[in-house]
Amino acid sequence: MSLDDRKSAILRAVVQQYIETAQPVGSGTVARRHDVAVSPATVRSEMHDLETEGYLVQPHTSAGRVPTEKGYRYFVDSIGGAGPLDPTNVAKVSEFFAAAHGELEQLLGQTSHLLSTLTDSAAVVTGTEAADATIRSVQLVDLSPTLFMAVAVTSAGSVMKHTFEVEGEAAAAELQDAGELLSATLVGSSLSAVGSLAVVSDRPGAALAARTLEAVARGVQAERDLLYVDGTSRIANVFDARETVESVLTVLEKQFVVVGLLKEIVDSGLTVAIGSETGVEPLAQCSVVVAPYRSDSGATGAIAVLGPTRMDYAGTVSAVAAVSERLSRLLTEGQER
Amino acid sequence: MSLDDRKSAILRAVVQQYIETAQPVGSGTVARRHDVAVSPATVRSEMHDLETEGYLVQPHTSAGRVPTEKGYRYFVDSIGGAGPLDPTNVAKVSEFFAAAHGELEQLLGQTSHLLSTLTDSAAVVTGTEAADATIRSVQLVDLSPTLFMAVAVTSAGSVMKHTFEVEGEAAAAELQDAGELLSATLVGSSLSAVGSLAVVSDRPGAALAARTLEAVARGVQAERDLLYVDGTSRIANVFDARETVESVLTVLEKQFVVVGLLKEIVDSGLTVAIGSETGVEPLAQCSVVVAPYRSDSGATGAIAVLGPTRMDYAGTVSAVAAVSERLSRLLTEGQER
DNA sequence: GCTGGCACTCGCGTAGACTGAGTGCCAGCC
DNA sequence: GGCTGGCACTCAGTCTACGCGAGTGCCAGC
Repeated sequence: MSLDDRKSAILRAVVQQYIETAQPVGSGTVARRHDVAVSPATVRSEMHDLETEGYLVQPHTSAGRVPTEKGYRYFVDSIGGAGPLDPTNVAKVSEFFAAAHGELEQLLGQTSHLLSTLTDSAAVVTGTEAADATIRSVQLVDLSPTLFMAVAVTSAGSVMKHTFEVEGEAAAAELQDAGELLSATLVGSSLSAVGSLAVVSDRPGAALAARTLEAVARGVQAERDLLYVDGTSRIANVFDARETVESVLTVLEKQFVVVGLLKEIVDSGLTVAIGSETGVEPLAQCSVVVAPYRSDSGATGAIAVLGPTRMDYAGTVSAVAAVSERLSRLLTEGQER
Repeated sequence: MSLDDRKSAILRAVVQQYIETAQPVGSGTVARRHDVAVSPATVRSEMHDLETEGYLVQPHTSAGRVPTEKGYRYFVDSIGGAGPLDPTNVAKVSEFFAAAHGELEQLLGQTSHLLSTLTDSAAVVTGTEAADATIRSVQLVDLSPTLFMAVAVTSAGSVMKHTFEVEGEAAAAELQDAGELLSATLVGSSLSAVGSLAVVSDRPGAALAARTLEAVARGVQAERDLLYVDGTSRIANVFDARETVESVLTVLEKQFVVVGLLKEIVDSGLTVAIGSETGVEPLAQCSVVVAPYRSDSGATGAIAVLGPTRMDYAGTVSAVAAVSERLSRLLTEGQER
């Protein structure tokens, strides 16, 4: 079900116009645009067809038309990939990445802020899921005689910690013993393999080491769900129904929902999820533009922008693509992380 | 400038009523309330006085009255300290703290969620500022030949990390050397003292150790600004002007502003900051209810609720007080953190 | 000093009229 | 056959007028 050139042009004009003005678009407005050189009456007839085919709807008789999800989908597909980024934004991105330094966590947080600024929408960045990263160091620290903390550092530069308690006190020797066993067992192994490792030894610290191993494995899980959100305030201006604002903000507060959502979109190979395509009901009036990023150690994450279905798709897709590309580059070749 | 009993009762009735209904309160409504047994005309005259004294304002002639900040202030002061918590909430709090376990970071995040649920407002919890905590362990990990990460664990159970680069490669011996120097220098010292410590040695790892020390000191700074925010979506329902919603959300995104704000309120000994008392201009229509919490290592932080000036002060103050008390208890006697 | 009465104010909700953007359809033109 | 101009029709949004009612300030009298 492909559209002929004129229908396609008209549909794109309607979507474009609606994105700009947020008002239902009438045949007159479309005809006036130079990219369609026919009379309003003709446009009208075409729009009528587009409506029956499900690309447009009329909010009420005697009003212009508004795109449906199908209409947006067509529009987005017709854009193709990411176009060139607007020069102002190119500058902002370059400046940002030139100045980037510091911890990974801060970098990701700042990246979401950047994205939010570029697109004037809410932006989210997921933490790295470093399945291929290896453990560089494990340490066991006693916080109190019965309370221990396991701290592991990965090659990707992230730190995982987990606190746990043991029955009865542990001797200093036992602690050191356990530390050595752990280092021997874990250092060099990849994160994805941690779950299947075991401490095999009959030295006194073995039990403690086993407990720590378990704790580290659990820490690996927790690490995956990190999420950096920024620009939520912009949501307030985008929708006029306050309940929409509320429900969207509520979704953004449920981090695991967002993480799952992004993963699903990325996995399905999409870049843009429109309205119900997100699979999250309260986001029916939102679209999400996603791109994965990748770091050196094989760690991957996603960056995304969340806006109204009538967002500036071209600009947002470009921004997201540019940022993800630069971020990946920084994390791969990166002298800094 | 204290108010006589009747004026006080009337003022409190007006504030109470306004908090409940969000509508300007008229003399009739106040007179009908059983706690004031005089005629509307008398109430009117008293309200007139209260207006000239700055406790109330009329949005327009022929409308009821609305409290000013001064009016809210009087009301809040008249409540006195935290009253008993509503039984449903008592149950929620107990349940929460009975089930609490896991990492400090998660606990604080969940606490902000709890507070938000209890009060139906946005809630924030600051990370612990553990000035008196001591360093239990420092470790230096090489991520690449020139990239190092310093990881320090404090007695409060928090982990600080900082990544930094050095010129030229460091030998394994140097690394180990530096690690030992660091442990010797730092372990046992309090966080507040880290800034003034120095590595004194001529061993080969001394330079590296010095760099690490600097990195740790910087990490201490970063730790202070952790903030857990929850319930921002509820802001959307509270104000009808979308720009108010936006500006409040914007403030909540600027974590350092919020952290500073809370610290200032706590330091000035207040529990409730009303409107401009917050010192943050976009929060002119908000009030903040704060309470400090304290953990056993002397680490302190604050929990707070942010709502409209016409929030339920009694309930919120009780909730904040109860949660801060339970949280402190958990962190002090706590078997878990 | 409190109260009931009274004249006055004014925001808000409702009803009706008007406007104008936009539509669908159709007859005619190229 | 497809495009166009013309035309009658629709209907959301805006404006105005108007009455209602909640609320006020003031005052005379109990």
